[in-house]
Amino acid sequence: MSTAYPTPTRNRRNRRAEILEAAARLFAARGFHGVSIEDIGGAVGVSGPALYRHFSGKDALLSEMLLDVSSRLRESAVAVVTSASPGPAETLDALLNVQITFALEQPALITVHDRELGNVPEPARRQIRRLQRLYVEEWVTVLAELHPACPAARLRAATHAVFGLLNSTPYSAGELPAQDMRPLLHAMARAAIAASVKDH
Amino acid sequence: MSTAYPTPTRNRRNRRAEILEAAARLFAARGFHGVSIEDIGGAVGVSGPALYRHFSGKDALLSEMLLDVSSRLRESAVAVVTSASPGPAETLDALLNVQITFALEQPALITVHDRELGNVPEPARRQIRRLQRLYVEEWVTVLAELHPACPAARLRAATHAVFGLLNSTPYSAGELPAQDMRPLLHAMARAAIAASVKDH
DNA sequence: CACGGATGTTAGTCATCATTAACGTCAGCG
DNA sequence: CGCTGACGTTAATGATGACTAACATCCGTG
Repeated sequence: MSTAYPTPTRNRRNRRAEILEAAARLFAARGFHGVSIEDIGGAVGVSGPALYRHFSGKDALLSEMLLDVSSRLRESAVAVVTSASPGPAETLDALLNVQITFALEQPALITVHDRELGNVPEPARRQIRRLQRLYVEEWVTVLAELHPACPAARLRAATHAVFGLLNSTPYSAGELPAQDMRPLLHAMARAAIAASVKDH
Repeated sequence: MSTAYPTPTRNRRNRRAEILEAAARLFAARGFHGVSIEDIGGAVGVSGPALYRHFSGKDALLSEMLLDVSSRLRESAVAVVTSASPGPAETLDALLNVQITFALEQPALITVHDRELGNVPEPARRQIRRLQRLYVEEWVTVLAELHPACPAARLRAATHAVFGLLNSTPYSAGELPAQDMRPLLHAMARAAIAASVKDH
């Protein structure tokens, strides 16, 4: 058995992730500019400028955070869409589950993701926008398969509205246990989508 | 006919409102702490500390903004609910119209309203929370009338989700003309609500 | 066991920013 | 006409905050 260190290299490798998590929580609560480097450091038990050992700056921290979220969402969606499934309706259900799981399990990340894009500096911003767009397009493609007569603009608007519905979770946290929340959100989103393509 | 001033007392009285509007736009785009007093002043053509002639400080500006929004929403809801109407279903439609109109016509205010409460200092914050709670309760009351068997917690969660759906408008701005957006949002919200109380 | 790299620490440094001070302008009114 | 109050303006002032510098620690490794 290995040495009984307080927490050997484990802690070291986790430090970056730990910082990202704490920062996400803080950014979600107070906004990017409302949180100081000191606050973030303090939240993980180190103090202030220690962050610069892990990130090149506050901006880079935010960029990496959003880039990571949007990639993960995008990848999950691609995985769902490319995996064999009975039909588009089931694919849509799977997409819904991806987004719902994310929203319920990472409320802070989701919140930051759709609020702070404006504070990401330019090289990364374009990339994040691209990933977000691709994610939306996965949804629109599936919806178009289900409702070929519906104009794409309408499907896009409906998709955004559904994201709004699902991402509202952070606000109603505590209202309802997560295990009731999940099917509730699923049902509401499903119905909203069905209504959005009525008469098309 | 009155004197042809550049804009006499008119401008004076509008200055406050003008500042509030500009600030709302800026806060929505960059977040409370991402906007400086100078920015706000600049946006209305005066520069910097001129704001202190109209507001006691940046915090007070935000407080008044959110207080105003939440009162207006609350008042509109009360007006809708107390006015004679054929039945709860029509009342719900009217509530939906209130929220949709607000979201489509004042996207910046709506955005700030559900993001920046955390930056409001304590005396006002409680008041705003109270108004928001009362607003939600108007919805829950109407929904409970429509679906007496559904637990209030579920109705509350559904209400928040619907707000999320309707308030997503600012993000999908431009996707669809407002005149298409309105019925789309209405239909989606209606359907989502119906689904939320299924089996209750 | 000395060395180097990874990680932290504390004490600057330099901007930015909210807020205040001191000082015009000007309209209306006695 | 000269006062007063509403509104603005441009310099402080004082904090706060991002980022850098200079200086430990400590682990793994040659």
